[in-house]
Amino acid sequence: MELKAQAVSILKDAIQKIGFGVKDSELYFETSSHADLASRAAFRLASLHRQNPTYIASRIVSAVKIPDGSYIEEVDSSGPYINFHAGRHYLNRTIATILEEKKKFGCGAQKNTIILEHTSANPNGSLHVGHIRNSIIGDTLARILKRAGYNVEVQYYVNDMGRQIAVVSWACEHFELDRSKKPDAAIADIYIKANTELNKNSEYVTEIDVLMKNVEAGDIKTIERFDKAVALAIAGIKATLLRLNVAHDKFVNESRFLKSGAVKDIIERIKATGRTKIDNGAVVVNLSDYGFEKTLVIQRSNGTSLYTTRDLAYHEWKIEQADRVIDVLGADHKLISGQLRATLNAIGIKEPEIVIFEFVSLPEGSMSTRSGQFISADDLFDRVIEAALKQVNTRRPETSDDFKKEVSEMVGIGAVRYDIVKVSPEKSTVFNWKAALDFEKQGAPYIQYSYARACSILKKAKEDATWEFSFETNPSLLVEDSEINLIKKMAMFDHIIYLGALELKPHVLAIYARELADAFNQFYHFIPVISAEDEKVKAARLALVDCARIVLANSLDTLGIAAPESM
RNA sequence: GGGCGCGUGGCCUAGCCCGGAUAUGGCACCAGCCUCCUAAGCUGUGAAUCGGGGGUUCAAAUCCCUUCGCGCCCGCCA
Repeated sequence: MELKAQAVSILKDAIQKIGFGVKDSELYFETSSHADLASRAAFRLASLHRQNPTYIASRIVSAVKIPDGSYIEEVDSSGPYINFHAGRHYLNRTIATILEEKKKFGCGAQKNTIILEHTSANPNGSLHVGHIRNSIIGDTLARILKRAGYNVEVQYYVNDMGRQIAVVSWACEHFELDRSKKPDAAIADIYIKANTELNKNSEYVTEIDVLMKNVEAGDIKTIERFDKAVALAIAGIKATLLRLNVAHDKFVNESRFLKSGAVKDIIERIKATGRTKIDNGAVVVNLSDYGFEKTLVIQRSNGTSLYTTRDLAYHEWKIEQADRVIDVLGADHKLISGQLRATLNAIGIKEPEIVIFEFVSLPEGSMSTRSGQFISADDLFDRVIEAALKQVNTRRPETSDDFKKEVSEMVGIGAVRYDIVKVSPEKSTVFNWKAALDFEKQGAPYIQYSYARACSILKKAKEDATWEFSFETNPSLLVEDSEINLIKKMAMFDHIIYLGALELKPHVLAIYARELADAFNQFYHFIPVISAEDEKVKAARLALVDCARIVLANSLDTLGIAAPESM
């Protein structure tokens, strides 16, 4: 990050010196295999001033003045490109900073407050592999934002009074809950049964309507029944999320906004904008000036509120407590979240930032809790951990059962998290058991393995009685290609965090972590550390290994993936 | 029918917002590497009409138009 800031300043000075003006956004910096940082500014200036870009680039380069102590060692041009090369000072500073900051390396300055909502699956059953894409993207995003310096509170919005919950509550009255099962799975079973009954018998549907009316009217008995069903499902969902290493700071019930009068209040304010009309007894909002053909229903003809209405109140409540509000939502929420934003805007409330991810489907079609067509997250975890255990058994047969269990959980869950977070959210995916259970690829285990290797070297070095740790580390002795590549890759960590936080794209960190592991594995292969010929070189390399261990650990931590010291 | 997203070697995928140096990486395939810090590793080979067609530009995977395929949405569900 600091490297880029210095390059920007050097380039701007040089461009000014040759008599051109340029905005920061016109410097066109990019990473390149030809340099540590490259600029395409000459192309821009060429079209602006009708001159040959190569000529401009060479003029800029000859006007470049590198200040003393700069991270940049050399600036040259290659055709129209202006290439910046980092120097020794940059490499040494990187090593020193990592050793000094350790876990804090890559953290940004203190920033403002964010409330981030993710998962928020209806408590009508278990989390399935579609939901956990939401959880993993949301949780990773929260971790990235925290490292970037934001104060992040993570929330789960609990639908505790919608139609689907009424169905669950109804199901609890009509079917026996299987107490031997995990509570969310037991709820899913009766929810599926109830839906089949409901489809067969329309009388039952009116029973559901009555339940919903009662809840809205504040009927204590019905509310208690709803609460009981919701609590069971949420307990199971929390347990599943815990296995995934995902935790929420707050679970916010929808019903509180009805009880508090916030829902009623917000409906009145929307009415006051003059956008509403009564359509067949229901209150609808006209958002055509925001580009929405369809009106948004905020109150049913029977007077009850909808999910959307309560969600409006929830968002107002959130933005009162934070500077930014971020929601991670599935692609099915695209339209409704756009309408929600428009409505909030219409009544002068700051809109949330929405992160949309596309669907995970099964080879036989899309997943559905209602029809029972889904692969539960717990099933996936069980099978993936089992597959990991097989691997540990063949690779480390000499280790204890506890070790094997611990490592297979770290590897299995890590693999799930990585596989999901590595692909950009806008890509829809098809779940595939074979791919999910396959560890023979550059996924989480690859990164974890690199970390374990680094730990192993450091452990061996410490065990070596003849070796003194008192040697001063001189990073200038790290001159091999693979050493320099590794240092440069580590130096980019803060920029990756910044980028991920700026664009709200967690997959950039996943890709970075794999590249970092790549750089470390290459170093590991080519450069001896413990058996290094020279004691001072050995000390410098051990410091480098320690740095790699730290940055790999920080990357894994930000990805929410466990880092095993041995595997 | 309308709206949004996606389409990159056999399979998965980066890059697209902000057009520029030989299009990223993996899986699978093939060929090497363990008397040496964990081979869940390293090195190398082959494999691509960037869905198709137009356009803008000195320059298009990237921008615009069009067309095809896939997904999602278009409920007084969430």
